[in-house]
Amino acid sequence: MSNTASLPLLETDEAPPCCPPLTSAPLSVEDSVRMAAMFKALADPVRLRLFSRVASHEGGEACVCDIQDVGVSQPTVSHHLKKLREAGLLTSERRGTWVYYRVAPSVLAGMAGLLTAASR
Amino acid sequence: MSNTASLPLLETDEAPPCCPPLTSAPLSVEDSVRMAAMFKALADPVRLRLFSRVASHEGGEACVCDIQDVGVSQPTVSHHLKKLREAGLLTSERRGTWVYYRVAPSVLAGMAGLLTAASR
DNA sequence: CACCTGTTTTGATAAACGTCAACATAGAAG
DNA sequence: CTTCTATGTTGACGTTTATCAAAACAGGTG
Repeated sequence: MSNTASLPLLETDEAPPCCPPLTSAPLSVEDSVRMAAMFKALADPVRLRLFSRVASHEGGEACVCDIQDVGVSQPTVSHHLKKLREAGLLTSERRGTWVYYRVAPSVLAGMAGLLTAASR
Repeated sequence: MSNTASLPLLETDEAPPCCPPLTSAPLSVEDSVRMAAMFKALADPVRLRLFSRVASHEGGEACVCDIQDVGVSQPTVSHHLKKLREAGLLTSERRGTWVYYRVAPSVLAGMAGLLTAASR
């Protein structure tokens, strides 16, 4: 209910098969909004490092306690992880005391695909 | 002079050979700042559509007059094109009355590479 | 030169964002 | 139940951003 109803944020772990290539045709307004939201999730140094920490961690998953030394406070880390989750780039799972994050694979492939198609 | 001196924005048409892969190892602070700046350039729906218009245009280049109907005022279009230029994603060239924009290929390949490496 | 069209810059404003301190919640352990 | 650790949420604050109107700049044409 805190949503402004104009941003199609991904609520849970869902990762839609995104998106059309970049150079082939002008992007539609709808697709541009979805793609921009994904790029925006990676458009912050702290989030990029958090994502990299998770992605490069053993087994493709990491506990928050393993990656929270990125130079900002713990609430800020939690805030950024939430954003990455909402963008569909990470998924989270609580196991006992700790919460583990892992990379949502399909979305990254989609982003890479449209950028690869763009660099001919 | 309005710069806070903490953001290494690319001033002109220069496009540095960017960046290390994402999953292989935790990203350094320096690299995360550079990469975040590039993602940020694509983190806006209007900029994404402008970029797509240029990239998908015949010959890989487009006049501003060809792509300025994206739903915002013309000064705003110019502002976004400037941001894409500063991020090294587009280059501009004046030919007579019109200014033509084209895609800087190397940077996109780099971004695609680190995302592709991340989606194993 | 004056005038017109295309593009960029400037100044202002409202919204979004990153950050932290404080508080809240979840689960384990005593 | 109480306490401790791990994580998420709330509220506030300063900064950045997207946007427009207006002015400035560039180049062509009369």
